[in-house]
Amino acid sequence: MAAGTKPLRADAARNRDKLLAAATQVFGERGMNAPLEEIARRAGVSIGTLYNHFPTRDALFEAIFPDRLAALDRVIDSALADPDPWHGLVSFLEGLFALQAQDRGLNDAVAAQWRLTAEASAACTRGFEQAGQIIERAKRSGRLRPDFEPQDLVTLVWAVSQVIRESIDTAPDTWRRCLDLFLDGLRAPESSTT
Amino acid sequence: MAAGTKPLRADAARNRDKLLAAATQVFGERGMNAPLEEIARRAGVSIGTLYNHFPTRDALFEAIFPDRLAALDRVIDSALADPDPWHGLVSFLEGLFALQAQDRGLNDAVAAQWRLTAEASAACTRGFEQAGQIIERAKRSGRLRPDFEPQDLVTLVWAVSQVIRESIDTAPDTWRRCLDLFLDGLRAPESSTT
DNA sequence: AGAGAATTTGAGGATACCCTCAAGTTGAGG
DNA sequence: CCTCAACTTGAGGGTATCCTCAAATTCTCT
Repeated sequence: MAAGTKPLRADAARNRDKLLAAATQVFGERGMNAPLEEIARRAGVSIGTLYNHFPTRDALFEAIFPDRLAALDRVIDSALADPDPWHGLVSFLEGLFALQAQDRGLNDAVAAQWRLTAEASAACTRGFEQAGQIIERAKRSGRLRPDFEPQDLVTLVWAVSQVIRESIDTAPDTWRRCLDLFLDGLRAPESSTT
Repeated sequence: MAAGTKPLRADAARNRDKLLAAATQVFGERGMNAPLEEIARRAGVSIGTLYNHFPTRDALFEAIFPDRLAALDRVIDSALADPDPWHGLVSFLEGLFALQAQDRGLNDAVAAQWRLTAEASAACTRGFEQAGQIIERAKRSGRLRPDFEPQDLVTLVWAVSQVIRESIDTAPDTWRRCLDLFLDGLRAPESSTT
């Protein structure tokens, strides 16, 4: 992509790919704090090689982040394309949480602190802005309570992420129930237009 | 309390108390995974002494648990005594979460997995049953949605505990907002009596 | 006070994970 | 095929925490 990207040697490129695949797996299974040695082991390379390619845990995590963001983008686009703004919001939330439920690493990242650098962070900001549009649209339609703020979305994400963490192994649908309860609290009280 | 409790030597009893006080502090500040050596240090005893009195982290945690439960009992009693069942439920939830917000250890315990042994666990069960009464009462009053189950309370606790964890240092009122949104989803839809 | 049991102590071994770097291996161009 | 820069390797030092145990201390009782 950028200008300064030197072409990797063939074996190095192969190892990098194996590392990305392993990281996707391991972060997905064990969350953001999974031991890096496990990732190296599963990629079939030494820990040193992992550090060659990705000097920090965050660098590795960010390298696999774009994929997740792409999935999220699809969710956002489809939500914005929904003719029914309320339904758009609902499907956005369901899509977002379904992604988190599939991926502990993403769930952790999103739950704990999107402390990501530059690029990834910018992408997050963009996603957050688009989410703001979804919210705004639903508010204008009169179906979302007017006092719902984007910050409430962050809170909701925190909340549901923990529900996912605790229940995903034993009762994987719990987060849907939680979201339903929340959504019932998000509907606008009475009338439809001002 | 029990029959087999040997009387402790004076210094041992003093140390035990200091350890309990330190544990309360440290678990409260740093959560359930706070280093035990920090507790020993703050109690002014050696790590060995800590292990003499409490062979495991859980033993120590459970030793300070009754106090929290007592506080919770007060919250529950006051909720059950409230003439307005809905208001009772609300004050129960607010009281519970306020306790969690004051104490990271309690918040962790309640959030993650109440993996406590025997006694403490039984007390939890009792508390949970009383919570069931609060729920039942609110349902019968027609103000709480009839499909709300005690399991939903667990989910709610998970959810809010994470909100507390993430926001307590920067925006300590966030959990109240979260609870408000939830509560709006918990009200019964329309009519009041069947 | 003196004896003996109860209690404390803290150095140190064990574990888990982090990260580095000197030495060895390998791919790519000549 | 040969060379050398690129890449890989994994032992090992660092940190943080856990937990143990033999020796030292302190309480209690007579």
